[in-house]
Amino acid sequence: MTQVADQGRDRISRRQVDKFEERRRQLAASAMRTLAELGYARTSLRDIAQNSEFSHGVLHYYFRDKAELITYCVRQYKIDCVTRYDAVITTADTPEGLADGFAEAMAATLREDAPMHRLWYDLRNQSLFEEAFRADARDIDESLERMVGRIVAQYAELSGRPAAFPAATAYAMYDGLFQQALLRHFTGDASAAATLAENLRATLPAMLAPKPASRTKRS
Amino acid sequence: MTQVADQGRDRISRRQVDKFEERRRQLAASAMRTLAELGYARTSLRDIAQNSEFSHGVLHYYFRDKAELITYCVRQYKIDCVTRYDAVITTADTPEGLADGFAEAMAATLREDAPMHRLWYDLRNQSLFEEAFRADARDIDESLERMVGRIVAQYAELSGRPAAFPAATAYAMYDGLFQQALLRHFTGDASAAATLAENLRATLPAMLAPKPASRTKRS
DNA sequence: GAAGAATTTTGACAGGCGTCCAAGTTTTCC
DNA sequence: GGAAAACTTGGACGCCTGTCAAAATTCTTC
Repeated sequence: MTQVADQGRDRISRRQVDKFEERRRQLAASAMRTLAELGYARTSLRDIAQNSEFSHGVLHYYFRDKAELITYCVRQYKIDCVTRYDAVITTADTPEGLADGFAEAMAATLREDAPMHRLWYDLRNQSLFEEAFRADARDIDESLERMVGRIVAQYAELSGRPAAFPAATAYAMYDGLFQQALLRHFTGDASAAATLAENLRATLPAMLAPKPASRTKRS
Repeated sequence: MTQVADQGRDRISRRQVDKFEERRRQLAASAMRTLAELGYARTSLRDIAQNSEFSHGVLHYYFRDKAELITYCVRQYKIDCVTRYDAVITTADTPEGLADGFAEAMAATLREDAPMHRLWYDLRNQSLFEEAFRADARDIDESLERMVGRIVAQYAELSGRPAAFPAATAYAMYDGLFQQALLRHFTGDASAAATLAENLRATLPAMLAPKPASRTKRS
């Protein structure tokens, strides 16, 4: 019997569950490597299996079908992604320090994880055509939005000025900046990451409400 | 003999050439309808032919292969796209009027051409995996960037303040706003277009250099 | 209206796809 | 150590893909 169909049954030892889940993660990791390299449209289950140490049949033992595998991959990606920037926020104690940390963290992940990011955008776009991916993509987008929201809020706090836009707006704009940088990165522009960092530093001040008129009321 | 291979030969009457080009456009239009509906990954040449009034074999009479057909489609898309916003610029004579016109034009095309836009993002993303599409995608991106640049420049002119960021930066941010709105639109958010317009109006002032200190030097 | 060119249809091809399954191999448990 | 469960393999299935070419049709031109 395939274990996929037995997920809800009574007696599975903890070791079994752990091993099952571990193998799912392992296969999902192979899938992500392959997807990041070939893109959604060109990646077959056989490609994925060939990039793992298993044969192609095993994929249907751990995942009901291709959609479930890819959905699982997207969820894994999220877990990695969200926790990546939080260190930056707590460390910085000046607006400029925060801007630098944010800008450098983004530039670094562009340089190091570019194939992964193009996969994310590929899958998010697939969600526009395939209902099945929509909820997960939205979920990841929302957690990225919260992350940007925390950055901007902290930047506002350190600057002593309120944020000018909601988190969703700020996230959309920074996502756009990142995506353009990714496009340039893949066209061979070696300075794409540096330009991205520069853009982030330059635009953060514009995320805050304009400075009050120079004649201050009090204090 | 296929005419595709004969493009460069000596004696083709103008009518022949026109008819040949016209049929290419016609087939490309069918292809775009189909691609906008199914997405790149799920669209086959037979799907495209079925959405036209021809059989699937004819596609290879007018296009060398699938890549050439899709490249042709992308180029057609560009022609439609770029000339769409220029009316807005010349009409407006106040910053607010320009912002309104820009915001409403973007919101309108989101409402009316949403499937086309998701196709554009799909193909631009494919260009991250398939070298063949990269140049065309970059080309379109650049002309969109120039369009946004003209909008911001005119907005700056009408406001009497200089633009704060290069056109590429502004375009990236507005592209991000549009893409997020598109995502929301397809998740069934009926207010996506209105929110987009609101965001555009709210963020345009942030594209200009901060107001000078209240004590002006002269004039 | 017939000859010839241009266009379109139709069917075939080789190969890849997701999925499934029967047969093996390994692990677990008493 | 042997029975049962879990896991893995590799092949088979039906379907779909892009491409191609020969036949059928339509259009041009004299």
